[in-house]
Parts: sequence; structure tokens; C-alpha cells
Amino acid sequence: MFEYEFPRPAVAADIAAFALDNGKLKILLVRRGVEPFLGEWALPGGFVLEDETIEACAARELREETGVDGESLIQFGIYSEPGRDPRKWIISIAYVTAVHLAQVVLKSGTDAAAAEWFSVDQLPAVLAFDHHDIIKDAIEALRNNALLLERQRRDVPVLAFRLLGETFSLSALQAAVEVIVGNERDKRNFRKQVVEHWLEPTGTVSTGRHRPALNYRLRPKDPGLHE
Amino acid sequence: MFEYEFPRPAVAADIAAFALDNGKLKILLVRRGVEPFLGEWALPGGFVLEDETIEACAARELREETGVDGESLIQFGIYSEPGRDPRKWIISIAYVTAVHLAQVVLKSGTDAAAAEWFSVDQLPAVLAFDHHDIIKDAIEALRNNALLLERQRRDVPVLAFRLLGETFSLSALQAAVEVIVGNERDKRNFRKQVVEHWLEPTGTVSTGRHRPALNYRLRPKDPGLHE
DNA sequence: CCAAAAGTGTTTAACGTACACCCATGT
DNA sequence: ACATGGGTGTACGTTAAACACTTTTGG
Repeated sequence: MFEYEFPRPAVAADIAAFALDNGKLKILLVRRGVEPFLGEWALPGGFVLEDETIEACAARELREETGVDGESLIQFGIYSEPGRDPRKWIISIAYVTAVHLAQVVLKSGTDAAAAEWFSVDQLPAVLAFDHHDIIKDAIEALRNNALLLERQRRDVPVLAFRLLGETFSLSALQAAVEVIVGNERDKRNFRKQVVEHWLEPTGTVSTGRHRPALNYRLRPKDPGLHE
Repeated sequence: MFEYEFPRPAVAADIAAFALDNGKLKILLVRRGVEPFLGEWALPGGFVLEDETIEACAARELREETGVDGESLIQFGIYSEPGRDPRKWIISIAYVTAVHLAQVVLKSGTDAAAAEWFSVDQLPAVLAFDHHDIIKDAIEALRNNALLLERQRRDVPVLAFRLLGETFSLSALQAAVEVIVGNERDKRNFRKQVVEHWLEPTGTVSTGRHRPALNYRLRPKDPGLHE
């Protein structure tokens, strides 16, 4: 048996980038500027180049579309069903991340004519490829990784914080978590756990229409717990 | 911007298949029959074909090497570092699984000259590609997925059971878990939890050198808990 | 002074964990 | 009979969960 040339798939990284916009959970989609599915909405993404890892590719594509540095990209799926692209053989590696809307500057990437945030419950009826499936899985992955409490390992990137800015009030954080996981949770218990495990107060307050709220930031690292 | 032909990587599925052999945790390696790394030990695996998913490819490769049906393949990593293959551009998708040694019939696959089980603490000094890294990650993935107690979600495939046969004694199960996770655990607590959550007695006993042990099997499914 | 969000402790239930002795078999 | 692994319950500590009122600001 000797080495011969197999047919090779194109390999793409697709990114499900979530943001919080006025209390709604949104996902970034781009309008495709190339065939196939020209003009349809799709997840941002692109083909992997020979001198980068797939994760680096995802980070690059995200940066090209949003200007946001692609840290905390979490790989959650691989889509390789034959025929998922009508004309070529394409395998997609899917990543999920979360970004703070305020620091996003939407740009059109190389293959995208436009980029837009969509409410996850008001997606376009038609999406390119199998991106409907991917988004469904992405939301689940977001839940699994954004969810901070409830038996969560402490070593994984925690996406919920990335939806917010550098500093935030406890209510803002709780609202973010509740939007992601769907259900409500007890204010006092939430604060207790989240302050104890993740946060430090900044000293500043965020003044709103009512009583000012203390601001918190993500504590750098719990020095040396578990191993 | 229009569509042009990118260079394309070869995409492979690599499988870290674990088994229990006389109380030792072993991993299946094959001796490569092709360049590069001809003659070196490597994880079983092979290139994805155009008419199959990557997971199906992993299942097929595993079947070719071991005769074991590749259920419960869990994808745990993607290896795409440029230069990880000295001559070609190859991206590897890595899967972990566990098999019951008794039902394995080792065969040499298409690209492999021989297959052998290695203790995870006595691996060959030199392995093909970055398979040392992959194995390290695979053991971690095995731990994460085989581990049954301790705040485990119930929906994921549980690899520990796959190390054993259809039926097994509680001690055999506990031994398997302890080998995987490294540390010991309390017999009474282990039995309580594992019987409550996963097992049903078969009625048979496994007679050994001492008092016979009741056999158990994995209970099909807890009908409708959570959601 | 009213509306709206911020802030704050205690009690109870569930779960995980530690722990020691008798039993059934083969030799 | 004895060595070896099989089998069994209870008590304690920790963690999660339920629960209601006071405080501070803007309008």
C-alpha cells in the first residue's frame, strides 16, 4: 500500500458569535457575496489557510467581520455531512464565542457583502448550507459554556462575561445569564455565588435611572485551586 | 471577490481507542505501513472519503482495525498546526472511545502493518506526527467522559461501561473507573450511586475465586428525567 | 412621595463523603 | 479454617435552593 492522492475537502471555520442587544440575544450573520447561496445569510467564516490552525482561522475571520479579537473561541461541532454544500466538498469546523456589542465594528469580510445581528428567535427563514443546524447547536454550546454556576468547571472560558464590557453591574450579569439559559434565577443566590467565585468590585458605580449599582469585573484567576 | 480554488488539506480521523487489559489501561496503536513515519507507531486513523462524515470515517477505521463497531465515538480535538505533518498538509480530527478487549479482533488496516495495545504509561518513545500530544489529550477526554459520578450529565455516552462486557460485577466497574481516573473511591458510595443511576441487576452471578458477585448491566435509559 | 432597581441573611433540603463489619466462596 | 473479595447503613458536613424586606436614586 503506497501513498496516493486522495480527493481533499475544503475546510472552513464557521463562527457563531453572540452578543446582547437591549436584552435580546443576537447572533452575527453575513450575507454571502459568493456562490453558492449568494445573497443568503450565513454564519461568518472562511476557508482555512495552509499556514494557520483552524482556530486561528476562526479568530481571523471573526476579526475581519467584527474587529473583535477572537479570544475564547470554543469549538463545538464539525459538519461534514456529504452534500451539505451543493457543489463542493466542504467540511466546517464550528466555533462559538460571545462579544460585547459596544466594541464591535461590523465590517464586510472578504466573502461577505454585509453583516448584521439577528435575534436568535427571529432568524432569516433561509440560511446558507446547514447553518440552521449549526446555529441550533451553537446556542446549546453557548448555554453549556456561558452558564457559569451550577456545577461548572472553573477552567473553561466563560462566555457570559464576554457579552458584557470590562465592568458591569450584578444585575446586568444576571440578565445576561438569564437571557442565555432562558430561565430566571434567584437574585441573592446568584450574587452570592458569582461574587464569591468570579468577581471583584471595581469601586465604581454604574448610575442608571435608579439606585446606582456597584460595578464588578472578572477576577483574574483564583490563585491555585484544584491542582 | 470571487471564488477561486484554495489549496486543500487532507483531513483525517484519528481514534484513541482504550481498553482494559488485566487492570491496565491500554491504547491501541498501529505501526505505520506508509510514509511518512513508516514503521513508527501511530494512532489508528485514516483519511476522510467524500461520501462519509468524519465520524463515520472514524467508525470505519476503528472497525477495520479492531472489528469493533465504532459507537460512542467522542470528538475531543482538532489538530491543524501547520507543519504537523512534515510533507503534506493534514488536519486530524481526533476521537476517543473505549472497547471491551474480549470482543476485539485486531486486524491490520489499509495503512497499518500491525496493531497493538500499549499501556498508557508505557507508550513507545517515538510516535508519528503529534500523536503524543493527541494521546495526552485523549486520556483527559477519556477521564472527562468515562467518569460517571461527580456531577456528570446523564446524556453523554459513558465510556467506562464500554471497557467492560455486556454484564459485569460492581467491583469490575469500580476497578475500571479507578484505573481511568487514577484515584480510589469508596466502595459503598460508589455502589449506591452507580446502581441508583445507571444499572440494573441481571440476576446472574459472576463466579470468581471467592464469593460470587451479582452481575449488572447498563440500564437502557432513565425514562424522562430532566426535560 | 412614588416607581424602580439595588442590596442584603437565614433556614431547609439535597447531596456527597467518611467510615467498619459480616458474608460467601475456593483452597 | 482462613484468605479473599462481595456485600451492606448511618451520621456528618457542604452545597444548593427557597424565601421578603429595606435602601437609594430619578422623576
